[in-house]
Amino acid sequence: MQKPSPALLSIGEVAARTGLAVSAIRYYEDEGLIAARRSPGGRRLFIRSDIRRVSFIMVAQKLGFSLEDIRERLTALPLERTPNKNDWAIIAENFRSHLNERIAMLERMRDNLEGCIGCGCLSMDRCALYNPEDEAAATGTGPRFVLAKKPD
Amino acid sequence: MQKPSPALLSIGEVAARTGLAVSAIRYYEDEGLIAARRSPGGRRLFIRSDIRRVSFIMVAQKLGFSLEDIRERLTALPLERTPNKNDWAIIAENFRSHLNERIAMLERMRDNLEGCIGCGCLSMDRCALYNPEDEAAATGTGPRFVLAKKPD
DNA sequence: CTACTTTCTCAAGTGAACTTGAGATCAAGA
DNA sequence: TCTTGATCTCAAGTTCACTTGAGAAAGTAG
Repeated sequence: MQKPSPALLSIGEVAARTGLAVSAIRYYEDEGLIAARRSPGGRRLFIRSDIRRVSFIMVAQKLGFSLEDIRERLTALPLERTPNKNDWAIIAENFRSHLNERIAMLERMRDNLEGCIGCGCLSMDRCALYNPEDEAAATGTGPRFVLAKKPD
Repeated sequence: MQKPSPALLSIGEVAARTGLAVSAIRYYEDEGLIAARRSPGGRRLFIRSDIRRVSFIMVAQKLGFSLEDIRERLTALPLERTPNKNDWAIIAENFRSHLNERIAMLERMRDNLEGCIGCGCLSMDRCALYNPEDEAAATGTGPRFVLAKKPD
C-alpha cells in the first residue's frame, strides 16, 4: 500500500495527500498557482514539493488570503525546481507579517467591542463601533472606526 | 445641510450614513437581516437604530462572518423596536467569544509559521505547517496541523 | 486483449454577496 | 405644473472558488 515514493506524482496522489479535490488541483493549475509536467499520454505529473505548495495554498486560504493574493506571493517560489529553505523563508516571513496585522486588527475590534459593552455608549455619539452616525456621514463611508487605530 | 434628524430615514440616507450601497441594503432586507416599514408610496423607511444594525453587519462581515451567521445572531435583536443596551450586550458577547477564538487560531498559525522558519524543518517530516506528506496521507485529509493545537 | 479505473478537456452549474439594467413610480423644488 | 432625482420591482449579470457532467483517451490488473 505504501509505494516507494516515485519521483513524480499523479494528480490523484496529490489530491489524496493534501485532501484537496482533484478538480481543485486542476483549477489551481489553470489559475497559475501550481504547474505540472505531463506524461507522454498527457496526464499531469507533479513533483513532491508540489504537495507542500498545495498545502501552503490551503493554509493561506484559511488565513483569508484570496487565490490571487496567494498566486502573487508564490511567484517568489520556483515552479519547476524544488524550493529550498530560503525560498520558503521569504514566503513565510511575508505571510507572518500579514498575520500579525490581521491579528492586531481583530484585537482592536475585540477591544472596541468590549469597551462598548462596558461603557454603555450604545446611545450613539461615543461608541467607536457603532458610531458612523455623525462622523462617518461627514467623512465618508461606513463603520470603519473599528478598523482604524483611533478615530483621530 | 443638516436636517433635523427625522424619525424615519430613507434608504439613501442609510446608505450615506453607513457607506453601504443602496442595492446592498435592499439585499439585506430581502435576506431578512434588516426590516423596513414602508411609506404610503411604497418606499422603505428605516428607524435610526437600523444604521447601527447595518453597521454591525458590516463589521461582522469584516470579522469573517457570513450573512447567514449574522442573520442568526441578529435574531437576538428586535427588528421593530430600537434595541436597548442589553440587547446589544448579548450580541456583542457572542461575537467577542468568536473573535477570541479566531485570534487564538491565527496566533497558533503564526507561531507554527515562525517555528517553521526558524527550525529548518522544511525538509519535511517535522514541520507542523507543511507536513501533510506522510501523516496526513495516513490520517486523512489536508494540512490541518496548523489548525489543531498540537499534532499530538 | 479485456475490463476497469483514472485522468483528460471543455462547458456549464453552484453559492455567496452583491451589482446592474430596464421600466415604472414617487416626491420635492423652480 | 413640470422636471429632476430618488426609489421601486424584478430579472439577469458578476466574481470567486470551485464542482459536476459528458465523452474520450490513458494507464493497469488479470
